[in-house]
Amino acid sequence: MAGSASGWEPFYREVRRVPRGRVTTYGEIARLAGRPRAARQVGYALAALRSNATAVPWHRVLGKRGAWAVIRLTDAAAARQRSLLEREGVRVDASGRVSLPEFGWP
DNA sequence: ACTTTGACGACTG
DNA sequence: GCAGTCGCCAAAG
Repeated sequence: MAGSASGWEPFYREVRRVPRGRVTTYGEIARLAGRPRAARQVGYALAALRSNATAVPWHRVLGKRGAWAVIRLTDAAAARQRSLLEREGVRVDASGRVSLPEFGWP
């Protein structure tokens, strides 16, 4: 589905704006990109990044639950995300959740 | 050109 | 707190 993501650039731009040590949500990215209700498209846009080697800090984009959405979190992947975030100074809960009010961006 | 498919969010009951 | 529904938009087949 998401081969060449030329139409997602606005979303990527917003994700790149997220400063180190901060996290944001799909909804925020969508809102900032001018699509308040297109959170789904944000997730899809980020999914396309896996195929393209685009430099976007997707690990800073979390779901509203403060975790990496509802996808099938493999233990290895979850640990990797947690490690990346903690390395940036973001506290991760034991359940793998982040305090959005505390580390959320903006 | 049409249908299906997704890293989701907000709202309702 | 949980389950169901709608909205969103681009790419793949």
